[in-house]
Amino acid sequence: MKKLDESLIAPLPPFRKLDRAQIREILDQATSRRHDEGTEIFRGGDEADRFFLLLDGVARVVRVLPGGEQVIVRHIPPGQLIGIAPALGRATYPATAVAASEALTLSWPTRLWPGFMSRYEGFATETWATVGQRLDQLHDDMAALATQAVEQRVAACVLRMVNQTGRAVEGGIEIAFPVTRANIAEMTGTTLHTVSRLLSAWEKDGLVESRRKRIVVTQPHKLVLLSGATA
Amino acid sequence: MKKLDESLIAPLPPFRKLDRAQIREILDQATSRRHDEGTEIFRGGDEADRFFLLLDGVARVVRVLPGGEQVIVRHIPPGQLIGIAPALGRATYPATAVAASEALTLSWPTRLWPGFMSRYEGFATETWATVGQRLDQLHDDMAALATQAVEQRVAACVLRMVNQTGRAVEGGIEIAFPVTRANIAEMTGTTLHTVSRLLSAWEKDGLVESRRKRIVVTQPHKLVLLSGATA
DNA sequence: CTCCGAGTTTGACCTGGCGCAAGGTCCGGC
DNA sequence: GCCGGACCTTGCGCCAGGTCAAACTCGGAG
Repeated sequence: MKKLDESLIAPLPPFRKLDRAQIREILDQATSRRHDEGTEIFRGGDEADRFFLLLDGVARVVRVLPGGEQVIVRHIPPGQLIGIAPALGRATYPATAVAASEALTLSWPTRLWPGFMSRYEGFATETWATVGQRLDQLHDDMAALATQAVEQRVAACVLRMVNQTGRAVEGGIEIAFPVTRANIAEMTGTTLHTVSRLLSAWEKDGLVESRRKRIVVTQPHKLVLLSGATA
Repeated sequence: MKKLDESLIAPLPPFRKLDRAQIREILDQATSRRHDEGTEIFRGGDEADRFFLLLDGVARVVRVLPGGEQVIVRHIPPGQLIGIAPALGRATYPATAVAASEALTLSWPTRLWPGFMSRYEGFATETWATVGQRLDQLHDDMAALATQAVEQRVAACVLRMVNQTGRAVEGGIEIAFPVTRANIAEMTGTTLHTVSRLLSAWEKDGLVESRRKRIVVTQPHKLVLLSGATA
């Protein structure tokens, strides 16, 4: 493994307050790994023996229900920790993480976690802030699932992906990783058929453009209206 | 305020590992308060200046959506901490907590939180474990909302309340706090009409008995089957 | 005891969006 | 360049469950 550059992680929230020596120390204990699109980073139910930092790419967190149905719980943008099950007192990963695009991770053995929490200033705080945000978003998602119509949920879902990972592209903003209709269906609790129909309708109205696995939002503002945000 | 009894909180998870002196210290800083059924313990959006321990009763955590719709996020059984927003790095409560039955709380000013985390062994760990469980349950709820039919969701919801707070009563197990059809609807993302129809049907089949605001489950096993748990 | 409002029940109707089915299109591999 | 699989689109029928409307019942206040 070649030497990792400190600048990779120094500016990220969990490590923001650390000095060079500490960063170096952390990096020296890390294992880096590349994940091809679609491969598992870790699998729900497995022993949670490592925790990860997503350096590049997007991770998709998936729950597989007893019935075999899949639900996409969330997407993780680069720079965040994932697989922090040990922090929450559990021995196994509660969900599976899949690389939604080619991804790069650092990871450390779980036994180092307590040390990170206590040794590194700001690490704990930032981590809990992240968990808090996730809780918050989960609540929003639940509320949306419970009360909003399918079209609003899909619109909100697309907008969220754009906000988290969108990049400017000629004619609009593109979601920076491959997304299929089926994926959106698994996020919004609907079927790929319905998602396809909605996207077609939106495309006809000039709100989005989409080729296979790619979505470009051309009229974000109009989508926001559709998503049911209160004026 | 009369002197609080140490035995009230000594056995609870967050304080389990503390000695009498520490318990005493914690109690001396606490404010105790009674909440009538239906009154707010704290309100979402307010400055999170205190955190609470629910000593007795059940708290209902509610999100009010911009549209005015309500969603009941979860119920908190006695013995748990609530309003721990400060721990997650937020300045305001993200949701409202209402006493679902007459309730008794202890509370402390937010500024004491960091001290609790660092001074008291096991407090941090137990807290994170609790947060982990809530995350986990939220994921399950989302998955259920996204994939299960209404009847299964309502069955699962009733069962969960029974498991968390049920008490034996002649002829079955009763949910230990008042629940209306509308409440169940707000938990399961449906309407009070549909919930009413379901409960009527179940009552006809002898699975439950319900009078106004009270539900007694007489055949838990059959309800479990309805809830779609995999055999 | 009576009144009143919150909670519940039930019926009739209507529709969003799911299931099914059949094709179309793009892309990567050989 | 061709083939095959993965992904996307679209039409049609149907029904779970939402909406609207109306009446009933319980239990507490006075």
